[in-house]
Amino acid sequence: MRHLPQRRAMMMKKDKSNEFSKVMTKPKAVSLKELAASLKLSPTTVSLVLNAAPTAGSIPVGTQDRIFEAARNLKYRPNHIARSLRAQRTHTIGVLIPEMSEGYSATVLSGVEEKLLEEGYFYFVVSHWHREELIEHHSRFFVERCVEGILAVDTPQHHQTFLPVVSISGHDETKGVTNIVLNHEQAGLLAVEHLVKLGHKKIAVIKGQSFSSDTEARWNAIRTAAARCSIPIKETLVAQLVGTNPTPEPGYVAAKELLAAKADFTALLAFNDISAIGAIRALNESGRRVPEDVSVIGFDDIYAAEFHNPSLTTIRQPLKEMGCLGAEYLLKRIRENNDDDFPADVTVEPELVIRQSTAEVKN
Amino acid sequence: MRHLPQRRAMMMKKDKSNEFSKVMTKPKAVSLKELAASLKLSPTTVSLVLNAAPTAGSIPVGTQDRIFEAARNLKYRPNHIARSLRAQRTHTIGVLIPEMSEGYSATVLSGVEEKLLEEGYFYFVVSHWHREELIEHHSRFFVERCVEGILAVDTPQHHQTFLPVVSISGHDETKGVTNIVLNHEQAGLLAVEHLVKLGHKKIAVIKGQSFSSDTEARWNAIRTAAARCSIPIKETLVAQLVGTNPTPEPGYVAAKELLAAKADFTALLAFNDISAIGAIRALNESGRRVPEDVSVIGFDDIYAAEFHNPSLTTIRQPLKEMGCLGAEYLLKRIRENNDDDFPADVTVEPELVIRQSTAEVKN
DNA sequence: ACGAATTAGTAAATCGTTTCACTAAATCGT
DNA sequence: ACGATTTAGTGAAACGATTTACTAATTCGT
Repeated sequence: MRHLPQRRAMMMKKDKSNEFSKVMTKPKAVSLKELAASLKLSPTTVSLVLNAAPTAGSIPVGTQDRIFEAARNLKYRPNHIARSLRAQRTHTIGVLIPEMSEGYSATVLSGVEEKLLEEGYFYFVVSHWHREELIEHHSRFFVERCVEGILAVDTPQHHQTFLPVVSISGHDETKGVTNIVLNHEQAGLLAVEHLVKLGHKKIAVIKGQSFSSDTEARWNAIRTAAARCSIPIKETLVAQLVGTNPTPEPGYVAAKELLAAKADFTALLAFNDISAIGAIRALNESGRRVPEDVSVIGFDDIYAAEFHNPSLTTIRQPLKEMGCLGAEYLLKRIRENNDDDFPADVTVEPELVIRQSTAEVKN
Repeated sequence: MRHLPQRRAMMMKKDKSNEFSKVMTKPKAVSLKELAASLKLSPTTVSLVLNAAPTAGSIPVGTQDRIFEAARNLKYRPNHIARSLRAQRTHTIGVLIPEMSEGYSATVLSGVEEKLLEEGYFYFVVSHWHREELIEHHSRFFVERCVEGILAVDTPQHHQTFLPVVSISGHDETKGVTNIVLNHEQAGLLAVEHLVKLGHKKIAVIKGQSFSSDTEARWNAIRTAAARCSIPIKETLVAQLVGTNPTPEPGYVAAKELLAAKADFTALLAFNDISAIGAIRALNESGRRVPEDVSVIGFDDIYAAEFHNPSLTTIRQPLKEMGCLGAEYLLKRIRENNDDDFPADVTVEPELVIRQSTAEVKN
């Protein structure tokens, strides 16, 4: 047995070259056909067993075990593309958002993701930057890629497809679309009543960008609430966010405008937390302290709100929950496949979160 | 002809029911076969023409026009699933992130999205919440769904697949993986030098969470830079972020620890902007003003940094660019399909952004 | 011991597209 | 006018899984 060491060396060499070729030749995933061939069974049988089809009851346990073991050994994973084609189901949905770069979309998405993964769905996200043609373009691509439904986040009137659509903060009148919306009346009321209780009478408002789908509803709610509290909002105390910059900058600009107009106010209702932060910056620069001189209230309760300085009093929107709900209703519609009997609106409730940016009016 | 009206009524009824059934039966996308049938041509011809295959040169222009027109009229869109199966290319990549809910991932993703859409790619995102088993699980699903590559954002050692992988801020030694990394030495140097120039000698540091892949590199860079400036960092002036909470809260806690230990420092280097914001909150609560009593410097330059109060001096990471680069290199590897000749590291440069949270040391 | 039922599978069609290998008819060159 | 080329297409086989409709062999009931 003098050549035993040599044989070992040869085996080692062989092993090594195997490893090498494994790295080089891309070990291509093994297909059902190959798996079946290695078992000397038909693809049918293997498929039936692996999918625990009712028919598989007639396959003896021994064979089943062999199949499972081989599948494990060869690391067989069914090709989802092929399966999708055959079953005409992709387990994929498309999500449209205005842009990726801020707290709002990201928080909604985290809810969407949670629910979808739970149910074995994946999703594509695309941003449309508020450009109508991109919304259309992306919707077409979604159809091409056979998504089973579309979730539109803060995305106004999109063209109708034959796919189920659920809209989050969409305010979409298109029929066939389920809307997940905040109870805006209540939100406006919470905000205005909070300020009024603190003694504020001169309240300024920063409206949202004209393209933002929540803008109108929030503004109406605020006006209604103010009227109900007998503190009508003066025209001169209203500014509006302009531009698509997803930073606090538009809020900063809007507050500057308010200040430049020598407007006299003790409280400011900003469209959202981002713009509230910008507005606070502008107020500070003009020598006004928050909340001592001006109370500021935001909307949304993004992560930054709590840790801003001063921390933001805000009307909390359950953004993550809205994402969850959106995904949930979309999946429900996909599953039930009924295009008639579903809610047109699902309303979620806002919550007043009192922090440091609001205080009692002076004197 | 007494029954003519009746016939009209019948026709109308028929039309209506057609419309109705159009609504009801989901007007299912038209397939290539149907399109071809409507033109009395074979699917082959139609496919060749629509894809502008070289062979299509022999098809007369008139026929080509007919095909294009019919495709437009019937709103034909090729089924991407079928195409993927046939071509063995999905034009899809998988992106792994720690979580969706904060500025870091979202900003990187916006860069990724931009580059990918440009090239006709879509992507799946999934969060792993720093859980090893989820990383593995999701990678497997990516393979199942035939993504052409994986982009791992701030995601440490993942199991090897036969897919191309590019890692952003991954610090991954796995060979075969391209890393997009910040020049950490330079980043550390910029931060420490900035503080030293302002006269600071007693510098505290908040290290990142142990699971975060940048933690070690950043910490080493800071120590090296401090040593080079002859301002070694004292053990007692080092705290570490704990927990997976993606808010400023861990930074708040870490700063509280530093304060509780009666540590004496005039400057604080926080792991990132988020934790800097939390730390500032803690400092303020203990009666220390930023920057008058303590200078604070963050890392990243997320959107919130500029508009925080005080605005944050920070070491800017070009996050969006890193996302772009990651996508770019991944696509390059997918296209060139060579598993050997690609860079192991692509380095991007940090930038010192001086704002209001740092100032000269007092007296 | 005979037909019925069960067991252990398999063959082939299908999902929608692409593509290789053809063909029949028309046109061209000489 | 004859073969060669061009024109205008078509047929069928993939891609990888699922599923319907089979079959051959065995076992069961009586």
